[in-house]
Amino acid sequence: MVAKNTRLATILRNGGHSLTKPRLAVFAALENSEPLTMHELIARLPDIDRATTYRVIDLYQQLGIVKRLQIGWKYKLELSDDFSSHHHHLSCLQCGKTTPIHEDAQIEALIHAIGESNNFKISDHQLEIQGTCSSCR
Amino acid sequence: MVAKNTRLATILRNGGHSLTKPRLAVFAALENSEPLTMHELIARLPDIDRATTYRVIDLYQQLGIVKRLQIGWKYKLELSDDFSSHHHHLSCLQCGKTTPIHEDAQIEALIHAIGESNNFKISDHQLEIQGTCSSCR
DNA sequence: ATACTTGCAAATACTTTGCACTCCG
DNA sequence: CGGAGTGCAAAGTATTTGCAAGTAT
Repeated sequence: MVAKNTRLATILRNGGHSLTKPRLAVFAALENSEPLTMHELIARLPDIDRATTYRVIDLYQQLGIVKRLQIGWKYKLELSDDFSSHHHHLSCLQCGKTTPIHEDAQIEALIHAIGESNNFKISDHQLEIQGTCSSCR
Repeated sequence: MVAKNTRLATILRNGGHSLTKPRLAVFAALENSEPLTMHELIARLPDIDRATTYRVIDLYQQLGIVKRLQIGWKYKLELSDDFSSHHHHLSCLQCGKTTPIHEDAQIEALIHAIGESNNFKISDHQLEIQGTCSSCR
C-alpha cells in the first residue's frame, strides 16, 4: 500500500500536481472496495466537499488513475489497471455483486489480434459480463 | 425493416404498451446510426419533446430494446442484440467514432467458457475497446 | 370510451465554476 | 513566499415528474 501511495504521488507529481489529503482519501476509498458510484464515493468521504471529489475524480480520470464502468444502467468508478491488476467483471443481476475475473490470457490475446486486423491502436478495453452468479443460481 | 418494426410492436404490446409515433421515431433514429449520446439523440428528434425521449429510452431499457455503452467517460445508446446482431466496439479516442466489430467467434467461445468455469450463468456481455482508429493514426 | 402517451413547465438531481482562503513544496 | 488546491455557494446541465390535453385501440 505504501508502494501504491508512492506511485500515486509520482503520477501526480509528474503531471505537476501534489498529493493532498482529499486526493489520498479518494484514492483510499476506491482502493478498499468494489467499484463505487459517484454517489457512494461522495457518501464515504463526508469530510471532503462534493465539488472536490468531482475535481479529484476528473483529474484522476485524465491521469488514467481511475476508470468508469457501465454496470447495468449506472456507472461506477474503480482504480485503473495501474493500481489493480488488469481484470474484467462478472456482475450478478440478482444480487448486484461485481466480481473481478483475472484468468483470461487468451481473451487478451484475441483482443490484441482484433486491434491488429483493424489497424486500430488499442490503448484500453473493458469486458463486462452480466448474469446470475453461483450463489444466486 | 418492416420486420423490425413488427418485432418492436410485438415487444411493446406484450408489455402492455403501444407503438406510437415518438417511440417509432426514437427506434428509427437508433436503427440508422452509430451509438448516440442522449444529447445527440434528442438533437435528431426535434419534433419530440426531450422528456418524451427520456421516457421512451427508459421504457426501451426496461424492455431490453436498447443498451447503454460506456465510451471513454461518456455513455452512448444503441439497439440491443435483438435488433442488431451481437457485436462489440472499437472507439477512437481522437475522432470519437465508434465502429462495430462482428468477427469474434473465438471471443464469444472464451466468454462462454469463463461463465462455465465460474459457475456463472451469462445472460449478456459487452466488450469495449478504446484507442486510435486507422484514419487518426 | 378510456387507459395509455405526450408536451410543456416546473422540480430534482447531477456536475461544474467563481472566488476567497488554505496548504504544499 | 507563490502557485496549486479546497470549501462554499451559486450557476449550469441533465434527467425526472405533475398535469392537462391528445391519441391509439
